[in-house]
Amino acid sequence: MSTLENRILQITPLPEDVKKTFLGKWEKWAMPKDQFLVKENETANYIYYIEKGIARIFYYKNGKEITEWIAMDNSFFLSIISFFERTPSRLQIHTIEPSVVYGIHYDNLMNLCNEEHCIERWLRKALTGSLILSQYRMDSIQFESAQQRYEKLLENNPSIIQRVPLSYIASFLGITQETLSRIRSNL
Amino acid sequence: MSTLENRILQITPLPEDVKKTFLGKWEKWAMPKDQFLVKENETANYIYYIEKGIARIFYYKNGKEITEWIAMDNSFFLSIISFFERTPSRLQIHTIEPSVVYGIHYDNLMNLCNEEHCIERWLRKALTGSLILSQYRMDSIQFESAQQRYEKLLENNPSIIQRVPLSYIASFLGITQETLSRIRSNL
DNA sequence: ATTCTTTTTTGATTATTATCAAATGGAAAT
DNA sequence: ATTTCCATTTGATAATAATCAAAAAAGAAT
Repeated sequence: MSTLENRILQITPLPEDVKKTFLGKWEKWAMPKDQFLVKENETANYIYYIEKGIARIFYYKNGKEITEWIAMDNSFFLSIISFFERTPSRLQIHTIEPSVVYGIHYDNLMNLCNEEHCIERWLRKALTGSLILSQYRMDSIQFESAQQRYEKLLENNPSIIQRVPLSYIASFLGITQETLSRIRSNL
Repeated sequence: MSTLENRILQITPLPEDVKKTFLGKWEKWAMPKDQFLVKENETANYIYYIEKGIARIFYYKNGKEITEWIAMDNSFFLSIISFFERTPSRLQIHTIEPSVVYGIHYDNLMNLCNEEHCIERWLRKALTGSLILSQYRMDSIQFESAQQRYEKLLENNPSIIQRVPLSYIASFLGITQETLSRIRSNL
């Protein structure tokens, strides 16, 4: 069983035939480093799954680049607002390592959602999970110090420091790279 | 057409018969001020809709009360994690004005989701909307100053200062009440 | 190996907000 | 009207992290 299939079924089980149809809609790409999956002002057409490698989601805020998310290790990611609202994406997504990425197109997903109740349910459950994650992250940003957030990140994802530049990690944590550097030297 | 019906159909249209069944599952309560809808450590069983009045969602973090959300003006609210994961709620919800509140029970909603594809779709779309809101709020907390956040709140919801105590608003904005008081005097 | 470029660290200063403490103001109760 | 209670404001100080500038370290290219 592929890791994608595994992760999909973790969200909710699907009957054999629907599972096959659903899996068949996921396209697979091997991508070099620094390739863009979503560019600014283009409508995001895919929900992605990263099997190997790292993708970074970022955007510009007052002329500065903000890393919104770092996707690695068999996880889903997308430009949420653009994908669901069908509007030009403020977020950009690019690989920062050679990566193996799967994606399902908006039209295919929506068609399946209409045809198969259980795919609609799958998407509903996936969104519920995202929303819960989002709640936890909000709490963390609002009430934990930069140091606490860094320590938690290391706990949950130790390999990230070896594989992702400091500046991206700092931005993802919502601090400057200077502050992150100081946190590291104090530890 | 009731305001609840209106808000429900704004999320996605529903066929007449399903709409009737769905609306029939929403219970209606007239509540005095300071009544609890969700208590700490109890599993949250309802998604709520507030037609009139104000409900406040809060929790304890390091012994301090944090206001997570203030619901007013025909909006939905719930203790997301507890409701969907069926776990004891860290969040508490209480009215801070006499209020008219509707609620749909978890079991009823899930049964309808299973029976009616379009209710599953409705919930999926509602969750998508929440997730998008959550993204905007995260950005605001992370990158806007306390003053900017307060000004935005006033713009979007001018009546909130008259109706909600300063301490709740401050906490909702992620600042202390002293800071909010100073922001107000500087304006 | 040496140069060039990028990333990370260190230093000094400033801005923002929290914390602790006390004073003021306003509403309700007697 | 006076007391009591709670909410809000003001003041002084401390903590956290940002900003600006420069140095050091690490990688890549020749």
